[in-house]
Amino acid sequence: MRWTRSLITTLRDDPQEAEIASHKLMLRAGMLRKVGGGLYSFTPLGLRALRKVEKIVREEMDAAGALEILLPALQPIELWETSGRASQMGASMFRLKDRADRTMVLGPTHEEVVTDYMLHEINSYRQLPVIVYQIQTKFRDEIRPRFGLMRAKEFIMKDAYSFDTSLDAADASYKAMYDAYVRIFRRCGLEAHPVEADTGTIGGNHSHEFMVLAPSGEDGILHCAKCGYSANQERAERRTAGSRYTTKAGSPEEVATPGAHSVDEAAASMGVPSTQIVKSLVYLADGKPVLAIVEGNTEVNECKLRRFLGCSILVPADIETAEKAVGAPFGSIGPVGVKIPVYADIGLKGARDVCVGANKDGFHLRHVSIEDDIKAEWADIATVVEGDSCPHCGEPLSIERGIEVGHVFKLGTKYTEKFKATYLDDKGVPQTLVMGCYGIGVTRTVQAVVEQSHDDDGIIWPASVAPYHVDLLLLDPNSPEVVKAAEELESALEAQGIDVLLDDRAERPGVKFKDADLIGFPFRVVAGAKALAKGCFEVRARGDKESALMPVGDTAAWISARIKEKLAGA
RNA sequence: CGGGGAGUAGCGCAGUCUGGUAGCGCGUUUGGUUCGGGACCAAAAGGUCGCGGGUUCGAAUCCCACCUCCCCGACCA
Repeated sequence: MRWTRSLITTLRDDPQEAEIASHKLMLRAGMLRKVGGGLYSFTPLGLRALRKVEKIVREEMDAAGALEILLPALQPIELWETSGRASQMGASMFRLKDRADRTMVLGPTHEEVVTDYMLHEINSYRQLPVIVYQIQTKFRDEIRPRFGLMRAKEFIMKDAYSFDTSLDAADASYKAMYDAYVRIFRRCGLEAHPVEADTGTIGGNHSHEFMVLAPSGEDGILHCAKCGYSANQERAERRTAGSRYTTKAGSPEEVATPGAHSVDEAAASMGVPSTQIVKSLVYLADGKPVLAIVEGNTEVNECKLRRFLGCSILVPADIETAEKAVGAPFGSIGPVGVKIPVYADIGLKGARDVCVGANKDGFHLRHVSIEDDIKAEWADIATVVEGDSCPHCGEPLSIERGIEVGHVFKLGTKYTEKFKATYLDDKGVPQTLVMGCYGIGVTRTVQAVVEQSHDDDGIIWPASVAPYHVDLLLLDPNSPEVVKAAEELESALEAQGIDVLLDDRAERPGVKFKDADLIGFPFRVVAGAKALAKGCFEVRARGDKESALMPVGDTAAWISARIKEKLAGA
């Protein structure tokens, strides 16, 4: 491909809209163009990288025995009513009406459609297990699209679904997908770490996310250097010795704390550390009020609380609802004597001398014992932070930021029960299918590669996802000898399956060098009259400081060997 | 949805306070000189100043409403 025919336009300045490196670089390198908030066009250059990631995903899915299918993005709402997710996905699902006034949905994911498909397709245990996958556009009406492809309203996802006869059998499918994911991300040149994760609105009982470590990542990941425990902050657990206020100091007594509503205000007003204050928060679990209590210096983790309660929607109660549920003014709510269920974080275990809201404006209670004075159920519901103890080995946990590029779920029978998707076992008895689902954000993966692999000059593509492997830079586009030698090299490389971009622009060398670094070709070959007079090209790998002179006749073989090494070794 | 910021040429920005019909750099086109890390000279194309009202002799600029984009947040009491 010739540069002058390729529609590649690079930008010298960072577009004002972009915040993080990968987003800036993809715009500057001319891979993406913005259409609107969370909506992007792929240019020919950008699409080449996207297609390469897709190709790797396809190869590994096929190798793992999954079958490629294609499901409609436009779906009838009825399927979502069957699963019960029509309300649960709520505002994040695009809805529209067709001409007959039927409500349709632009699929944010495809559990419903694929379960409906399998319900009709699978009759016998002899057909199982089966894994299907597709690479397709998903639509989500994100609260706030962000960072280019990282969180977009329309994006490309690989989604796979497994169907098995039993939970044990489903474990094998899960492992096959998990292992395929490890290979996919490695081949994309990504360092992606599997971590234990929350299942969110997808549901199920067990899941791992594949996280690319990057400071711009939207998720916190707790990691134990000693035993290897890794988990998303949404789900991470901790080991705790319980409260440090274990000595009973008397019976609960009211203390006037005028104007003190927050934990810090209450602590200051009563002259105690914030850890001795108990924070009380009212939530609505599927509409039912509950009270969650944690130590004053920790946060309630809504994902963990939701999972503990087994409810599908958990939201903080608004002021009015909270006051009505507890019968106390907002800002003084506490767990003593309330009529709604109370869930106490395990960090409060053994607490016999703590302070809580008195359910009376301007007052707190001190000398409260959780076990003696409150009817509460113990639960692990606090957000784990850096320095907390590993739940397995007790070592301090570290925290890093991560980009979620993949997520694998054990779903069990959550969807197949709702859809009555059954098969006949070897005794002719109907059984419910056991399901798993597995997603990779393909467009997000492309950007994650850039986020993880760049320098001040531009992108550093791994050979496996580079839009072109080689930038063949014509230093003297007007010299017939130089052009001829370059064209011969291009043909020789292309015959080896190497993607070459011939920079035939009438630009000064500096411009071409800068663009080569910005776009980030793994290799750059300079074809110029001076070197050619010595029978050589100049060859340089992206990131190397110096170029090497290489005899014209050896160049194609050397480069294609290097690239094939990288592709095989990745 | 709440808070903050911003919409002026393809990209980055000035001009807005103090109204007088639009400018700079990069990029693009043409010609010339250059030619190893984003050259120089000359000429040129390109903008209903986000949209709609209003005030005014006159609005990018003042007033009112709206739209869009970016950032922070998600009722942690």
